[in-house]
Amino acid sequence: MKEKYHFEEVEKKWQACWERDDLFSVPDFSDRPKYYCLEMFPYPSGKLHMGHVRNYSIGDVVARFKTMQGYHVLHPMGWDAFGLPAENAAIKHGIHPAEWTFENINNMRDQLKQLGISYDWNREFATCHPGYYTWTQWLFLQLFHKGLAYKKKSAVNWCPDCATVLANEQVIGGCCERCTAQVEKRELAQWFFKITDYAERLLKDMDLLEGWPEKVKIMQNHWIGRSEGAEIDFKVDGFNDTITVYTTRPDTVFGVTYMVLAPEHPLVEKLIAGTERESEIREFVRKVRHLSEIDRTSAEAEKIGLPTGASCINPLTGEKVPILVANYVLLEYGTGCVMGVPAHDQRDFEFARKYNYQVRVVIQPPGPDLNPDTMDAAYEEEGCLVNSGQFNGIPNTTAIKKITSYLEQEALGRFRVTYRLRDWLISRQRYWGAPIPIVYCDRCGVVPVPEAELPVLLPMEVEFKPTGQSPLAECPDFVDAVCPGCGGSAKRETDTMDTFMCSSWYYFRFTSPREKEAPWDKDKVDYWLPVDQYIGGVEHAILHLLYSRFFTKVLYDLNLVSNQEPFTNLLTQGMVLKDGAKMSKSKGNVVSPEDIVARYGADTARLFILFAAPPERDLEWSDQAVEGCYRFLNRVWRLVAPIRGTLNKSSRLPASNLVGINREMRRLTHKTIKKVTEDISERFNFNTSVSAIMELVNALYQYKEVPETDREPSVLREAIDALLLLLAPFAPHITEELWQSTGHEGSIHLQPWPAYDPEALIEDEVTIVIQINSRVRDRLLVPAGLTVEEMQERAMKDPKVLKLIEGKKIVKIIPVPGKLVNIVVK
RNA sequence: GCGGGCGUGGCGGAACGGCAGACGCGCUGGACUUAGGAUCCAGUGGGUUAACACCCGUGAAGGUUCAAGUCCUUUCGCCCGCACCA
Repeated sequence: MKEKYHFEEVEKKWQACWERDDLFSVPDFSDRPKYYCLEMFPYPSGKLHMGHVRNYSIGDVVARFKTMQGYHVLHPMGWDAFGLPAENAAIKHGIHPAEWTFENINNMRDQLKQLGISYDWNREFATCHPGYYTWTQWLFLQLFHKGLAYKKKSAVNWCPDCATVLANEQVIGGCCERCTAQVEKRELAQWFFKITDYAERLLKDMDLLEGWPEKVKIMQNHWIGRSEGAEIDFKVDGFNDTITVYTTRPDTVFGVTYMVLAPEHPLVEKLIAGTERESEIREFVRKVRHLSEIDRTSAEAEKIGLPTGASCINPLTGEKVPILVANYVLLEYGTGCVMGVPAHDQRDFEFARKYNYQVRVVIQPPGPDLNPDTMDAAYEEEGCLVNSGQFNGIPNTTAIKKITSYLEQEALGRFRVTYRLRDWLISRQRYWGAPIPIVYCDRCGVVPVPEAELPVLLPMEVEFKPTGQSPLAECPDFVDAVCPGCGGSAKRETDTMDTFMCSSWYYFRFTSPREKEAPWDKDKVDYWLPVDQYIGGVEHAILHLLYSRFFTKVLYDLNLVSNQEPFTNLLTQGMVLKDGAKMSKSKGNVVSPEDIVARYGADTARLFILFAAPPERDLEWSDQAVEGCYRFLNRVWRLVAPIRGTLNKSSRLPASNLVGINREMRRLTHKTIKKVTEDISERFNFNTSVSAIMELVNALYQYKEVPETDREPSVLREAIDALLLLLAPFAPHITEELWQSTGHEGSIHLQPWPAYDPEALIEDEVTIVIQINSRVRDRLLVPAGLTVEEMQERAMKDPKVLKLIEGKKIVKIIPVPGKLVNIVVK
């Protein structure tokens, strides 16, 4: 071993050694308690970025810590390997998506190994491998057979740049989640998963997710968007039709002065056919439908409404109300129409003032009466009903239920719960994804591919052109199929599945990655799941995490898994920033993990990232602080290396035999063990763990200066051992090297986590603070364990205190055991 | 507009309601050196002071408390998510 810290040698040596010994491979079962630690697997874009390094460093500390604590830890890694970038690379550079993907995987695997992350690489898989996507397709079939996968023609989100459709969850502020192009609406027949069937359970079971950040739960809650209200039927005057409107305010139904349909509402065409407004409205509808989602739904967009000329009958008043068509009404939400109550809804109020519709007050606040002619805003607060027939005088909160019950009784309406969540669109008009295992037969219709015929393999010889159709459609060998039903000729579905489908079940597959007969071995899944700790970026708060929860519930219902939620604890790590902004090529503020590892080594890179901020918070990159971590590791090396041969074999020595500096040193060792253990296990505060370890090192430098005759060798030995063990999850290479060079057998990463001795923590003397009127006036070194009376007594004898309180009246004395005495005087 | 988070030295960040600023970076001084951008030691929130000391300090303003960065109310700024949801 060298006297100088050469991280390149040390890291290479141990990485090779761990790999040779298969140190991190995990048996399927064990008697020890299990712990499944998982970081979100990456898309193989080519290189790791700092966000990855942060994610995987955090996960590695958790995995190594839990292993040392005696858990049987599953810590796997794989590749979310289907996706658009591979296909775009094919179009741009003429390289096959498969080749591009596997090259990237090889690169990134090397990088992960260079970081020394303790993955069980035997469990690695890529979702684009037939061995995996066979089961993605199999799972699609299970959903299909359960009636949870269906094909429907509807207006869907279309990204012109990616030339494919997107799920609602992938549209961010009207733009494509991947390429930020403005999303358009297109009328297409697409496959959906009925996630809405699970809306209530997805919502309710969030109560089970105690280990999730509140923020993520709130976001999912909002995304699901449950609302309670009523459906009310309005007969259309002169037609045989009924408009069913959804409202959360049935208490205001007597105040309806108009009714608005979405432009796409099926009734619109019928109502205007043959009327003088026909062409005008048709033109309006056409225009609105061609607007992008962002123009259509932005709150700033002007609200435009046109009367259809038709009217409907308010079921409670018998009154005729005009029916309009307006751009702000969405077909997808509720029933695709809105009742206009200008007096009690701000949006309706503004709309009515603009178009001169009547404002009718039906809820009166306490105090002066509202005057519909002079009101300048809607009254949306509570009050009592007026102008509402038999319901007059009832508080509106009670009226909501009463009126709905009445409507239900008269068969004019009913209670109804509505969700904002829509079904999950999974079709993608792209090549590089798992083919949807469906064929279309002229005789038999939509036919699922039999399980025995899986996988439906992706053909390798394909033309890549961004046409808006799946490249598979241009591939006759793929398209032409035999119908499994009648044996006649049929056509294959050429769309592939959303890659979020691949990532919705991968955490099950890690338990039995090579299983050939099923997606997983149920015993193994039941043993390992749920994931005890899941770690990843908050950007997946809705997409991936909601889909995964949905999948887990479906699989639970199919009796394929035994857990209802996939992830018990979730840690959402913050972003890595440079100069206050997210690292990005366009800003030119990217720091490459490769460069950092080459310059300082993996241990330094990991240590910095864990030390610079707590994991949930954003982390500001600092080259100088990285340097500081590098210096610290050098400091550890220089502390341990020179004395490695002189360390006493035994670290056993009872605390009671120790006095003075030796006793102090041992106390700090055990205090540090306690602090680091608690900071990691109770709150994942790795930054304060590291700082505690730094303090221990600083103290050891002092201790080393003590003349050898005054030092107790076993205290030094124990402190050095503890230091290395505590630091091992953070900086696995240097600690392994120093561990073995200080005479230990076996890997440090298989050692038990150190325990602190409560006896060693006991202090003989403590400093107590003396306050007068809450201001610190003196500090006293007193024997530990004084009673409050004794503390008080000492405080009152303190000459400084006596001087300061002289001539004043003591109002009160507040002693805090072992800490302070506050004397309140006047 | 709604929801969430964050405001603490020059910087990243610590502080069960009980000594604000641990630890690290940076800076200053010293030691060792031919040299130091290596290493070691010491200092480092602001102000008054020759010094002992004292005063002021956690975005701002109030409040609760013997005691508030921490709890409550109001307010300002920044970041993130959702946004015509009927």
